[in-house]
Amino acid sequence: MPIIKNHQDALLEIAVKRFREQGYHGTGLAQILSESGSPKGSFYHHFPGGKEQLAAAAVTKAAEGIALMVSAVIAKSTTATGAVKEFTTGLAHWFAKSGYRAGCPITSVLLDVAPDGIAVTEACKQAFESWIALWAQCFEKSGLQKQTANALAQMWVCSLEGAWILSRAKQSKSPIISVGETFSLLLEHSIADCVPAKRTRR
Amino acid sequence: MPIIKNHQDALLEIAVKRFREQGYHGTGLAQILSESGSPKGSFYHHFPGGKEQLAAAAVTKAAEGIALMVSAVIAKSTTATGAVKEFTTGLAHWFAKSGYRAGCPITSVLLDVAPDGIAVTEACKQAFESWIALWAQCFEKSGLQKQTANALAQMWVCSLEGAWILSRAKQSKSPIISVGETFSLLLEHSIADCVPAKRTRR
Amino acid sequence: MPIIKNHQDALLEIAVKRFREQGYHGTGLAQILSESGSPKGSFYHHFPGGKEQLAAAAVTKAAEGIALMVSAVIAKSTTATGAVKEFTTGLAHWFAKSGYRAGCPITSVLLDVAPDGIAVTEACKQAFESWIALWAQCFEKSGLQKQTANALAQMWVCSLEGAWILSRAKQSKSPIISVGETFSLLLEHSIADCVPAKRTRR
Amino acid sequence: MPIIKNHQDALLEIAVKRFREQGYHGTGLAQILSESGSPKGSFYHHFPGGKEQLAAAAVTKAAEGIALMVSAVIAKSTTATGAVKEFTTGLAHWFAKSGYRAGCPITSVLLDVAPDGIAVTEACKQAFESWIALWAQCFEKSGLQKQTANALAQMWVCSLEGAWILSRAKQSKSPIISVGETFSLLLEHSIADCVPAKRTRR
DNA sequence: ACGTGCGGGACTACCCGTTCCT
DNA sequence: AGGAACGGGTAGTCCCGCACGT
Repeated sequence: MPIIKNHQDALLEIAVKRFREQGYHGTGLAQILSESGSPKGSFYHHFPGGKEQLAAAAVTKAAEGIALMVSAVIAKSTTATGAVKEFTTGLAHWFAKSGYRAGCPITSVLLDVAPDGIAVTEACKQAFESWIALWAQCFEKSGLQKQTANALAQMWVCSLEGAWILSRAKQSKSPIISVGETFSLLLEHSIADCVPAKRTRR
Repeated sequence: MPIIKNHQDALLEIAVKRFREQGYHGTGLAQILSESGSPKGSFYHHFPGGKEQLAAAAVTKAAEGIALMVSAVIAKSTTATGAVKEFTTGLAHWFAKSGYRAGCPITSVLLDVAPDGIAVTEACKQAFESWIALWAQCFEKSGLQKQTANALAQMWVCSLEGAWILSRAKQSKSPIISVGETFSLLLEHSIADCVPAKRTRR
Repeated sequence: MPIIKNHQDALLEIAVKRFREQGYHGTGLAQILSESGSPKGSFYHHFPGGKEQLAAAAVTKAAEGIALMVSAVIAKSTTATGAVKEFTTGLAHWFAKSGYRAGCPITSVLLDVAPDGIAVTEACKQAFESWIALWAQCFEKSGLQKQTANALAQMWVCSLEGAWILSRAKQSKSPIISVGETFSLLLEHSIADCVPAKRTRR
Repeated sequence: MPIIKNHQDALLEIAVKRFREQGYHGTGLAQILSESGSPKGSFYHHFPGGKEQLAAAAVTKAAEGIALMVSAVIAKSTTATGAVKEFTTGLAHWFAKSGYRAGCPITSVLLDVAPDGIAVTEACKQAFESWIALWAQCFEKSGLQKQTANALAQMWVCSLEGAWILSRAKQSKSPIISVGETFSLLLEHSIADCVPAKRTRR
């Protein structure tokens, strides 16, 4: 029965939700505690490092969730450009459904935690790197060289993050969608440049 | 002597600096007040709308500053790809000098202000749009069609924002630099595809 | 043309209104200023003693207004008991119309001004005494001895003040109305006891 | 050992004392906190509803205290008029001892709390009603009919409240004392009319 | 005399993340 | 694990003064 959750999971879940909507400092422990139904003592039992430890854990958990979504989309799609477009439409839809509130859970925490919060910063770094790796692998399968695939994957993740932010500012899906289309075009060109080269060699 | 500043300007300047480093909620009014040397009465005289009004004004001011930098780089560069690379190296250098602390002043505020802070959100939206317009104009001059130039400019701004964030997470210039190079390559291809001059040469 | 008012009068009028609803400390100068349309400089020009002087003036003005109402009711009524009942019904009606908000303008200020605000306290004292004098005169005309009339008038004003407060607590006219009826009965008995002339005439 | 008090009780005690002297808005939380020796966190732990909840609790506590005094006086006195006079002399003495500062704890709060503070208003209403009930019972025992006793009790409580206020304005016991004497006379007449009338007629 | 812009800073109620003790 | 205690932190409002223009 997955309905019954322990306090730790409940806390994390609410933390992810609220941090991405209101930022780190904008979200009070009291809110997280009350919404998750956990008493204060429980919180400090599971997260002796306090709010910052919770944030780091929330970032990691959220990153894994998104990585899972990326993997699923890649697995389902036959082409890299298909995966790119599929992912953006999914993200845009989901973001719109949240009322254009739920930003990237990594960014929201990263940007307003004190820059000396090394645990959080490290968690964010790893999150981004894992996503880049996934996309790079996908692009490589489409025929790109490893180095090119890596560069494009990094740029793609950057574009996504940026588009997510612009979509929030505009309260509209359009930047995410538009970036998906533009990038998939560029990607197609890159693949075409790279792959048919082998063909001409023949 | 422009050294003497009034309270309003001093307040704004500090607000821009601190918001981009610590976020909106992470920055207390007390800090802004003390660093700018303004008493509270002054602050609420100039910004009767309180912290949120200050944030909106800070966003607008910061956006103008960045727009100026973009314009300068574009004016100085002979090609679009040159401008792109020039801008990223400048940004990366400057960001590193801040200890990888000073994030994008727009994003930092946007992401942790309450989503109903319409004044702030609107200011952020306009900031992004002005930057996109500048780059689109630049790309168009390089021979791209208006529509393509717009799409690429939007994607370019998104990539920059994202790269800025990743650079913060990694505490390193590399994402910004890398995105600049990757994008300038893609841009070059697009221009080559579009400008028949080179094609006719064949 | 009584429509055009100067700042001083406008300030006083608003002050009376707000002090009786929200008390002295509960009403900010800013509210009074903005509602009366007077600039700050004007206020301190006319009331160099600041808020406290305004309060004292407001108490005096309000007291005069109520004294006028008392006089009018007494003049209009043929008997003391009639005046008593007439006044209470009028007061109750008017109080209900204010949403049971507008307490006695004297009491509201008196009770939450610092006890050392002698100007205010003195103004309040004079207000009560003037009302007592009016009612005492009225009762005397009905045949009561001067001393008895004074005692009853004092008690009557006390009862009214108290009833006003209870009416506010209950958000209902009933205490004011009830006190009016009870007191008029007691008053009638006292008059009957005192004027044996009519009894002996029979 | 009842000397040791918890924070909640200490807070309440000071709140009663200060609210009745300075009113609700005139009394700052800081003062209550410092005088009661409670830290801020404790206060908001015990009174999550903030200052208004504290005020409501203070009103209720103070009302009970006064009700106890009324009961004691009534129990000790053999006649209703005796109780009336006894109570006023006691009240006047006690009020004088406070330097004519300590007004009725109910009224002080009621009059300058926002009229929408329903919890406070309700507490005040109940306070007055409990006092009226006590006096009505006392008057009934003296031979008055229930209805008459109720009306007189209500008027008596109103007179007391009003006299308390006038005493504050005059900085003198006289209004309280005078009202006590006047009312006890009226009360005696009413009792005489009601009870012995029947006896003497026989 | 009268009004205004701009401070000035103490004070407001309230919430914060954390620790202590049961 | 749990809840009382803690006190420094939050944004914002208070009433008032001062200097400058009518």
